[in-house]
Amino acid sequence: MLQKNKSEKYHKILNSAGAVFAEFGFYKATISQIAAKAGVADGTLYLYFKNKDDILYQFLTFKTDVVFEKMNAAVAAGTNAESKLRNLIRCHLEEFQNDKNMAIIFQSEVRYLRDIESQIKDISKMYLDLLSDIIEQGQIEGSMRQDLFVGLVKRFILGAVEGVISTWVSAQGRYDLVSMADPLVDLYLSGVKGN
Amino acid sequence: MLQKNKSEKYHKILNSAGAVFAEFGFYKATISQIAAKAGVADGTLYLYFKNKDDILYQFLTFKTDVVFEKMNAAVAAGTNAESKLRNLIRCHLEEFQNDKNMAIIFQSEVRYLRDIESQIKDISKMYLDLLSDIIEQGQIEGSMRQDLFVGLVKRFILGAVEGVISTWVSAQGRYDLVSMADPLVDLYLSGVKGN
DNA sequence: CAAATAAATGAATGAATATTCAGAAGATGA
DNA sequence: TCATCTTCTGAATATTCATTCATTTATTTG
Repeated sequence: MLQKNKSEKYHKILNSAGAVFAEFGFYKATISQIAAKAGVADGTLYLYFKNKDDILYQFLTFKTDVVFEKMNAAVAAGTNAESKLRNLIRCHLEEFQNDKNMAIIFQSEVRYLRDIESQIKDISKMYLDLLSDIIEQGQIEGSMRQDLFVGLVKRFILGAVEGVISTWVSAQGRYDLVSMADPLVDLYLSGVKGN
Repeated sequence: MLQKNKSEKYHKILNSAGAVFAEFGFYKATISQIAAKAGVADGTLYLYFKNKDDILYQFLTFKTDVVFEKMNAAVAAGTNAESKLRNLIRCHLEEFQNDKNMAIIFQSEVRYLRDIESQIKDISKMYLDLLSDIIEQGQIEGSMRQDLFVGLVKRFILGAVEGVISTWVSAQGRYDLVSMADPLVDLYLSGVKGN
């Protein structure tokens, strides 16, 4: 029987799945690997999850919820557009640095999941909406240019963070990701042009 | 017998594979689908390719070579750092707009490239090297800030282009991607800050 | 401490599909 | 026209796993 309350075992399995998906990728990961890592029998997974797809789906949903709550709080804590942006980027890098499996899965599997992608609360969508608000506020404040095409700017910002995270993942997380936050925001704000 | 010369049939199969991989993703795509689209029998694919992995590998290698040659030419045609950057970004967007299957595959099969085909000529690596050169030249010229951390800036630039392409792919390529080139370069150079 | 209920097990099942290969079809050339 | 070589075919094979379910183990309850 499918459990509704999120027991300890449920989270144990989710966590193990995260590790296995991150290491092998969704398609190469097997139920047996996940079960073994969680210390349960293969069949047990089906007491907690509908099927293999559902494990990934729930992993993503769970992580998305947690991360998003933090991001929202980080943005809310900022006073002006610039500090909101700075807080958002730092929070983003912190969360991904602290959960490398999640970082890998978001970075390399999510794009792939066209079928799942549509059902899932799209982290990109929510993130982009946060960015829109910040940019619009910046334009009202006068701290950001009036002639910005918001639809482009928000993709520009998210793309760049993802690129930085992606590099960090490729480098096996050997350096401090969060220290990239301020230089990155600086690039968003001022660009690369000399004066 | 595995053919060495790249016959017409070889390219027919590669092309069909591109379409099928783009539509279904590598793992869900089947040999039968590719063979059907190419108008040959399943077994025929194995006369031209070692296995399914090899089809993807060769698709990527082939596309990488073609695109990269054009990118190099585009950069070489620029006179200063800014025009080189502008040419590179425009070329990038043009090539991806003109080959949507390639765009989708490059964008969503990244995971597979990184793990399994690490021997592949990595388009990212080559691209990042191009960017490094441009930025360093800009610093010498004085058209780009001296205090830039090149390792970050190049990821920043590539990430942002990829993000913009990714959005375009999600939107089923309904708008003109190339028209994003100049506004994008403008963001790289000047950032979003108001004056 | 039974009896009843719930949770967990893991071997067996079945479906999917990548790959092979014996033979058919086509091309070449004398 | 026959012989030889090349190319192609697609049904048969083999493997890999996700999923199921009859059985066992653990927990609750009266």
